[in-house]
Amino acid sequence: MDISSQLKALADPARLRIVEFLRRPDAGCCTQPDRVCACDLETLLGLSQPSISHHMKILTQAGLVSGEKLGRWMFYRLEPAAFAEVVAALIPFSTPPAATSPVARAA
Amino acid sequence: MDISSQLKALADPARLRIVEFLRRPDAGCCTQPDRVCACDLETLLGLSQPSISHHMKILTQAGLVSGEKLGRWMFYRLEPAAFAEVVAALIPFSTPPAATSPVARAA
DNA sequence: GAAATACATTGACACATTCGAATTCATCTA
DNA sequence: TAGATGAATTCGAATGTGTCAATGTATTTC
Repeated sequence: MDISSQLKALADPARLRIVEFLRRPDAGCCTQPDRVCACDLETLLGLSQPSISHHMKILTQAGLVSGEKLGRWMFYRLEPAAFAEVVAALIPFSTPPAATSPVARAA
Repeated sequence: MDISSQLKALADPARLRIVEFLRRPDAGCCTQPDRVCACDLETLLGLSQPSISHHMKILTQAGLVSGEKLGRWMFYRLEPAAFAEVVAALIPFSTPPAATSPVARAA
């Protein structure tokens, strides 16, 4: 999964709200502590059902979320490993540029 | 600076290449170890000068990059603190969901 | 001051993205 | 099997984004 797709998936405000809800699900008609029902996302975001489905597809294709169909319901949960990938890719940018010691410069 | 703008700024492949170059500048006509000249980005990406300028504006507005004008030249450098913000925002998603101990559930 | 240089801005275009209405698909229940 | 329900897909409209050509602006140099 390339970083660009993952960042793009997270760059949309609606999808950001979705993953935040997935991390800490509030009340919901059929949401459980470890997984979230698609129907609850609909009321949460005030978006149409097709829009939710679309966003969930993008998040799933990016590997950031996984879906599991239980009967008629679709349950989603976060994939922490994928987020860890993104974090790992960005961490090198979050520290000052190696201080460039004289020894390092000579190398 | 909101996370969404920062993620959006990083979601574009061209801008991702730019920040990668800014972190580890290869050779360049006037690039220095701690700062990168805009002209070098042009040849690096094979994009037009206006496109480079456009991308640098987006990265700068997101706070991820800062620019400094020296004479006719524009030098850019990374802003590690801004990347640290993004990393900090994503880290909570990168760890399993709190294991939900009985004590935590009761709270 | 005039020409040259490096970057920013504007305008135009193609392409991608977001969104909802309508429809289709899959599953459960009576 | 028929009807109901939840989600996925399709499609079109509106909007956003990336790109370049042309132009503008600031700075240096002659």
